[in-house]
Amino acid sequence: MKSSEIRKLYLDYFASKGHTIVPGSGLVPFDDPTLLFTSAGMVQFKKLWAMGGKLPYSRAATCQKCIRAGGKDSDIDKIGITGRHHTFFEMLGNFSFGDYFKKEAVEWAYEFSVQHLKVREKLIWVSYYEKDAEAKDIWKKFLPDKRIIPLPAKDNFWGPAGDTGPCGPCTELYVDFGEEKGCGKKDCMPGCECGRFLEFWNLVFPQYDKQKDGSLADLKRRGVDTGMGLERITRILQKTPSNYETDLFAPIIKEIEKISGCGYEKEPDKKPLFRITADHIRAAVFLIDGNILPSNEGRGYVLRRILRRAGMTGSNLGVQEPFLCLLSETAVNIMQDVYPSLKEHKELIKRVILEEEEKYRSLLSSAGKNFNDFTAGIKNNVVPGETAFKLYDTYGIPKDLLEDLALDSGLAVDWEEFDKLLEKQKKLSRFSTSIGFKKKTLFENPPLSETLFTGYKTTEGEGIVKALYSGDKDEKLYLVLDKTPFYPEKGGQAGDRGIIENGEIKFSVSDTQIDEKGLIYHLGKLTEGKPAQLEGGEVRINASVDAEYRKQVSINHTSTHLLHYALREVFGKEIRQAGSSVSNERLRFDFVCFSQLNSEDIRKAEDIVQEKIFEDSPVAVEEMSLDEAVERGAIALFMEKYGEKVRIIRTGGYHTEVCGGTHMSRTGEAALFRITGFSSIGQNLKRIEAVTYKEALKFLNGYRAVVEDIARKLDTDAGKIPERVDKMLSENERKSKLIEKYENRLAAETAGEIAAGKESFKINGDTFYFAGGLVKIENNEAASMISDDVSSKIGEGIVFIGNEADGRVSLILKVSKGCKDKFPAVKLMKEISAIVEGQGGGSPVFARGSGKNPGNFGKAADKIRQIIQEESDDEKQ
RNA sequence: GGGGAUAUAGCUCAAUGGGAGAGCGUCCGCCUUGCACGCGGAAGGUUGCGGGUUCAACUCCCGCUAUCUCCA
Repeated sequence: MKSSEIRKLYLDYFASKGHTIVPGSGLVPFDDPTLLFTSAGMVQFKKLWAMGGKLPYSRAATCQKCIRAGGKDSDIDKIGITGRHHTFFEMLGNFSFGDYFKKEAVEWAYEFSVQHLKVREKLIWVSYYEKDAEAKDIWKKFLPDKRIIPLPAKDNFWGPAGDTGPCGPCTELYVDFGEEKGCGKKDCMPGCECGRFLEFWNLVFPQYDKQKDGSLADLKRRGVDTGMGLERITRILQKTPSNYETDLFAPIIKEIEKISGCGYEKEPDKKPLFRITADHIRAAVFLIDGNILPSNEGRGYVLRRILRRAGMTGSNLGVQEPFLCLLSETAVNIMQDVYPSLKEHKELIKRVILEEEEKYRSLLSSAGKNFNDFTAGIKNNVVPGETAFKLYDTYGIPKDLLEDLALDSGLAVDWEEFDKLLEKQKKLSRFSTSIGFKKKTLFENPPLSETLFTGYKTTEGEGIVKALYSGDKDEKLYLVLDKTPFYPEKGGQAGDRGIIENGEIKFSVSDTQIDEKGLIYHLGKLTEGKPAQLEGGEVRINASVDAEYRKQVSINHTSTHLLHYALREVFGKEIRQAGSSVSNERLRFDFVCFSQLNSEDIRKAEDIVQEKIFEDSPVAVEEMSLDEAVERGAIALFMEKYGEKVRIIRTGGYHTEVCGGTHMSRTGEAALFRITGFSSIGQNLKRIEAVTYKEALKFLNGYRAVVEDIARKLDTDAGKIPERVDKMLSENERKSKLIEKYENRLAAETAGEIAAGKESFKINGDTFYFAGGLVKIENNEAASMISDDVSSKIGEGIVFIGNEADGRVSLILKVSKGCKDKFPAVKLMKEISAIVEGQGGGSPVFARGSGKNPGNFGKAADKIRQIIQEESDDEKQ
């Protein structure tokens, strides 16, 4: 059976059991900062078990793409070794939210496996949570006791994905590959690490809600959350020795054979390399498709690591050229029918991977130099663990390469010490992640549930006070209502401002935020009344958004869509939004673009946006399912939440985007659009900043004021400024040269005068000269040029120059090589700087200093003469 | 989210708290039939940004930003 058939069979089966088929969410969880990636099918549904009110559906089924790499769900070390773990995989899942429970879930899982997938009944074993007698009883109806195994919490109690959320006991289905595949121990059973039993379906029964403090609260709706790994069930049905021989991986393995010339079956020791590469390329392809680019932090860094690990195994297979980019094509081909956006992004994916491969190459080529720098001077032929760890931790040299480099230099590595240091770092990191965000609770009136947002249609409305918090450090208060017209900061749009008040109190809102539970916080302070007056649970209060502020933000948001449209017109459809930030004053748009930005393109984009504003087309807001939206060509950046209705913003007839933000109703409201800046903010990442409406006018007026100012100062018309400036510049250049010439001449003259006043003295029969003088030059550099000049004129000897400026004197003292031992400049400087009431220092041949008494320069020079006198031949004779 | 590292000429990188440098590249000239080379010369710098210490900061201290890297 093909993997694509399994997907379809599964969804069809659960649809027939009354499930709504929901599209899998994106790899990046929406609105959930506790998770790096979607790591299981239930991630997009997390809220539903805890939520009050009406749900869009009570049972659902999905095919969910998942990533497990980085974070606590990471399986990355097992990849390639086990044949059943993956960084990227698809999870088939059926879910119940306060609807059916264990009985149905177990029955259906059994029925689907045996009757539809035709898994042989005799091969099925199951495990259950040892304290869950209910589960055991249900299974007894289908399976003999000896194939129903109790397991402890560590195996069969499913903790939350992320740090908080639903959790509960579970029961797992296994296939028995036969005793000969196992470890042979008598007590070998599901849960054993040997290869005999393969878990393919996990049925979780969420009934608790793990809180931030670690305690377990009862879930509002207990339910079912199951996950069947598509790769594993495919392997079972296609009867292959591991997941990697199934139709999901085989073409990639084959392509690697073709490129490397190695054999997957023929060279068993290289199998893990094939597997890691095949696994990672799939993950990379989907991450890039999911709008993630290689970067040095967060999700992008996980992608980079995956690509590098894959690249490393590639070179171990003897492939020298970039090859992951080639494999990406194969990976895309396998999956593009199920995930059409892959097809669309094929070229982008290939390009990103190629660039990253090339970047990695340059890192590796510098590894040798770093290694040599750090291991030079090693005596006992062992690289200390500390050094090895430094090279790994700071310079990113992989362990394998470290080992190779050491071997090449005839060194061993102290891996024991290395591992200790690595463990230390891990502990430190774990410790410091456990700090949550801080605010103090002043009061809460439970139940606290998602705040109802009413602000799409109105900017005003009454609400009931639900909770109040205060900031940990600042005076700021966080006010929560049951419903509010205040738009919280999300999707790059800034949070609303305004006033919340009743007769007694007045709360001024400076920002609005939302948390992962959907609570909307009004940030601000009480300008009238006291916090206690809000307590009690029934305080009604009127919330009113600053309408002018909202209007400006909305205009900027719609204009951002217009800019997105314009950029697609200018650079082609392959550009992709990477982020945006919309406030009342400006808008910022980041996007992936492989060509260089030039001002002509920017001007073009600006013109298109302005043209669309002049057209004054209507901006329509509609709600529909995500599928429908995508079908109609809407650009969907985040595959949102629980598949409910999404808002789409249709601007004129030309641009449609899924967006939760607030918008104006006609493009003409923006009036003016001006780009204020563009820049590159990273590899292939560009940023454009712009203003609209009154801000755009301000911007243009600002320019006019500058131009007028310049025209006035140049005493000319605005139109003649360029001509005038050109003339001034060339004139300026001419004068600069002239001044330089005169300065040099002046300096030379001064130097000449000073040198002419040189005094000779003899040391051990050799003649030396002393020359000194006080000058007044603004440019202190010129003073040091004079000293050079004097020094070259007098030859061997001592030069002492003072430069008087701003009531201070700066000193330069040069001593030629021939007498630096007798009169080290630094030593002389110490004495003479004291005379001018200052300090100084330097080297034996050159010293600088300064003092606040220029009048004593003469005395300082005399001091030098005196010292010379004392040491000279004359004195000694 | 936490740790480490880096930021100097177009590029690759030097420079004990005391005068900002080298190699490559660019430009000009010479040599040469021509090219490669060779020789001579020149241009090119807010030492990432902002504070502080100091007579004096590329250098030391603090903060920020960007890049690299390890861990979560």
